[in-house]
Amino acid sequence: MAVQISPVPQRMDAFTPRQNAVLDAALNLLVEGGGGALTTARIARAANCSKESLYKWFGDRDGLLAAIIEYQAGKVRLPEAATLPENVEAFRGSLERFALDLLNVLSGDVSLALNRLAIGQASREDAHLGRLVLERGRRMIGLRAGALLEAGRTQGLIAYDDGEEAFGTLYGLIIRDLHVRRLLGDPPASGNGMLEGQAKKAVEQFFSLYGTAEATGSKPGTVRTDT
Amino acid sequence: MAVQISPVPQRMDAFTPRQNAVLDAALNLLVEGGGGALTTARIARAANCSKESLYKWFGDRDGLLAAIIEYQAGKVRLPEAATLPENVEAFRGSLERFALDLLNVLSGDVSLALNRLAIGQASREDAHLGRLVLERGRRMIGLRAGALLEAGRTQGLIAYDDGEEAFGTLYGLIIRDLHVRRLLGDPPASGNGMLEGQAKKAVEQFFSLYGTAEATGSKPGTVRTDT
DNA sequence: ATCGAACCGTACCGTACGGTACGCATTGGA
DNA sequence: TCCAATGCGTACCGTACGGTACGGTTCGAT
Repeated sequence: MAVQISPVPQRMDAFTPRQNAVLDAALNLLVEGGGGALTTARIARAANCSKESLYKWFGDRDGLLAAIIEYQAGKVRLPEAATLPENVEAFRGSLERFALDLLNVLSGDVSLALNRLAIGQASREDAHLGRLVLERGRRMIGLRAGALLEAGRTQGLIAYDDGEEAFGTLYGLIIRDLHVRRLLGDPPASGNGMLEGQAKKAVEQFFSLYGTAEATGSKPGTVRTDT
Repeated sequence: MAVQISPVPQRMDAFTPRQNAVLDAALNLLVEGGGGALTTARIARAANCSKESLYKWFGDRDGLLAAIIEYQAGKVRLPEAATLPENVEAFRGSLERFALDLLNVLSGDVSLALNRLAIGQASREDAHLGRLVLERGRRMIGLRAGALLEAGRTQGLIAYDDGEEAFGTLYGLIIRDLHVRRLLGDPPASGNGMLEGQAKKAVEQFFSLYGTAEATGSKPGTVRTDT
């Protein structure tokens, strides 16, 4: 009965490798065929497991859906701790990278499928899945953006009183109505570097609103109205 | 066989009063119980009609859902034609009213229910309902906002090259992530005048980005960072 | 008064889903 | 070697849905 103690403390609520494989198959199924294709029989067939095992592992269909969301959320890890930007250009680059990452993530098939699933069930069961998506998805974004903005404020490159407020503005400038449009099935804009341009423009507008004189004054007259 | 010709040309694709009543009952059912409650049997029971009539009138379940969306879209009519604003205050007031209306509409139960329904079915059938919601819902908003911004530009109060671009920025500043959050089931902020403050702030930020010197210079130092 | 169309209420059918139960193969420990 | 546990594959059950069919009723036109 000698239980081998892992030197690295692992999360106890994680899933076994087999369960992860099942959740991965379910996620593929969801992305491929939408929420309607996510039936217990199809998941079992796609993952080569039995329905009985599904219910033993995840208890319920809602538990299974929640496990899918948690599984996907557990795959993303927040990047390096935000380092203080050396100058305005570095800070602008970090913000632009954040904006582009956000645009890419929210336009991704997996994110769209999970959000569609949660939204479709939002009016039932106290929006359990919706809260889960909001918690797991928003926390990561908020953490990274909060650290980023805080670093910029520490260096005197931007100024704001309410961090949540500033983040909300940045988010709105970046995403606009792209998320809802994609959720409703609107195809992405054809341009390949479209998202990059949108990210740059959003960051520029954010600097116009929250940038300090030290940040904007160093490069006067650089406000571009088009790409 | 004398076909009576109506003197006033009416829309041929409109519905009869009876059908409108049925669609109204279906809409109430949708808002009340979510997309899952929108079954043909329940609609027939709620509307005191037979399922056979439903299929005769709307052909299919998807046709019924599309009819619900069109029915709701037909109830909203764009307000008065945009008049040229006399001064900056009037224009700011118009923008703030537009922003508040947009926030109220997108936070409304009917809009949320319809968007949830369309998003939930977005991965099936080429996103027919999603396109319908985008067409009917976005056109009205875009028309009103476009006319508003154009009037402001004509008066020299704001400056922009791409109207769609300016509208997208205004939209992002107003809505931020509120729409998706509400779609996912997040309850609205408790404050009663919360939306009003958000609308004012968004318009202020929009003026900071697109306002001309004539507009912003008349009230120097009025950039407030908080409510 | 009579006819026919429209329509309501209900019953019905095939299907598919969530959830459970059973038989059998595999496997790791005593 | 034996045993218990785990898990796969399949079959099964009750339910609910989309869609159709049928009898009875209302109502306007002739």
